[in-house]
Amino acid sequence: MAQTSPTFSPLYRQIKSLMLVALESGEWSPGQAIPSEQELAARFGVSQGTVRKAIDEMAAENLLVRKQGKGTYVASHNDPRSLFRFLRLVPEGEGLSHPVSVPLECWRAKAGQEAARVLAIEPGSPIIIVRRLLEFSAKPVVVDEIYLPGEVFQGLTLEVLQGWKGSLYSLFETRFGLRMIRAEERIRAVAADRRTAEMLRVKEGVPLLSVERVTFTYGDRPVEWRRGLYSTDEHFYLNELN
Amino acid sequence: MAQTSPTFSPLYRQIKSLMLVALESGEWSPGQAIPSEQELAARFGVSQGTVRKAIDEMAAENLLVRKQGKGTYVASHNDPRSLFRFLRLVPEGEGLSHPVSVPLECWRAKAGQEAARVLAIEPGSPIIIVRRLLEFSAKPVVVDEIYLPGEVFQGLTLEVLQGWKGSLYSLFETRFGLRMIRAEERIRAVAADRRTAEMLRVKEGVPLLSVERVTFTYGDRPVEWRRGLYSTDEHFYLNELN
DNA sequence: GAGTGGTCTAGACCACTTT
DNA sequence: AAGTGGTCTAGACCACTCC
Repeated sequence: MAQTSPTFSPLYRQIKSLMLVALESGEWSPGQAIPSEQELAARFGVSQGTVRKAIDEMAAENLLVRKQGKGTYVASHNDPRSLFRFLRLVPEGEGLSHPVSVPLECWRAKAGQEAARVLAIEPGSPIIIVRRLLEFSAKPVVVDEIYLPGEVFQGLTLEVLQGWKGSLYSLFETRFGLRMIRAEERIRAVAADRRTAEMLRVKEGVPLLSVERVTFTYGDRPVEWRRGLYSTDEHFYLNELN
Repeated sequence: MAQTSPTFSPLYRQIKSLMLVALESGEWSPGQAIPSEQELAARFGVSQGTVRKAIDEMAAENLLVRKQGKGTYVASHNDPRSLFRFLRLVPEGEGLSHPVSVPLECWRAKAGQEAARVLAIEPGSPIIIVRRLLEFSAKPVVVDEIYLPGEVFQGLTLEVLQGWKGSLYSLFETRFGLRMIRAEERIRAVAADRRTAEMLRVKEGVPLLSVERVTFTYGDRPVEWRRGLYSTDEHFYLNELN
């Protein structure tokens, strides 16, 4: 008897929830330092160790970044270290050239059945579609088609995209206040169609990686759906299994 | 002044090292429980909290598995939960059929330049090559060619492979005492050659995923090199980015 | 009830950064 | 010197499993 309460949640997880609220609400914003562990302990009325455990988990999820002697910071896609967190494409040689995004098109449309399902919005809702190229050392390697909910990305135009120096996610974060937390990728092999082949400067029918990605922000809310076609003659997709 | 010692290593990491030795030496073997935190604390002369932190890290690395109320166990590939830890292939539908390994060939050879480099052995050393099929619901989906250092896998034959019900890694662990810890996969898109096409029952030239994997055991020692060709018409490679 | 891992606290001290 | 995160300890109590 004396059954366990099925809703038991340790204190540090409740603290974590409160801290997540502070993140989602924008009280703490990307790149900024959050209050010190001592301050948080006082604010929440718990010991420092309990705050610490909450931060530990959030750091493990790449939401926060600890810096000894300085403080704890909200992770940001502006940080160059997080550039390759979502892009797993690596050049064959040892060269570590970093990719350049070349926006090609950006237009409005209405969500079809599939886009609506993936983005968890109503069919027919406004969406924005972006087509762009990713180049490594001036060589086109990826063609991306990106579907975004229009609701969230109001004011996104080709000019905005072209004017931005940096990664897409860093633009989304800075300009639209949307932080990408995690993503799922579904990878298949497909043959290059004519138009894609031209853009990637390969022959039609050449095998390409098809990488379909759904990206989530706080609360596991999907906010991006993209499909990339990767040319893998001079690059490969690197995955670490732990 | 009073510079920091550049070799500073916290106590819990030293404990972790000692525990890694116990794992590598086979003192604690896969599937078995390790001593309780109290016992370990006494054995190493530290507090329980310090042992705990060491175990925390090892659990995060999938070396140990905690079970509240029971104890802490050495992770094992015999555990069904770790089956999909390295195999990221998922059927298109929601069906969660589990794959069946069909060994086709197994022969001895001498390591060429590339195999030697990848496996960190001398060129010309004995290696074992295995070819096998992976089937989902009786449908062939993957052809694998697997290179193993002969030194370690003495006694591995086609009969042994065929007689084993379970995953390859579970065989390696049980029969050869080799636990696979982590792996790196390099993924490309390629066209099916004639023989592969026949085995996968697809047309020659169809795009396939080429998944090249190097697998490591304790101490980051490479002990397997394999190349898989994946048919992605009814399955896809799923990757979670965090 | 006994044993295990899991949580929480309070305090001391160390390592690192900044002023 | 002051402030931050990082380590280590000792003890109390909780949740879970097994006998």
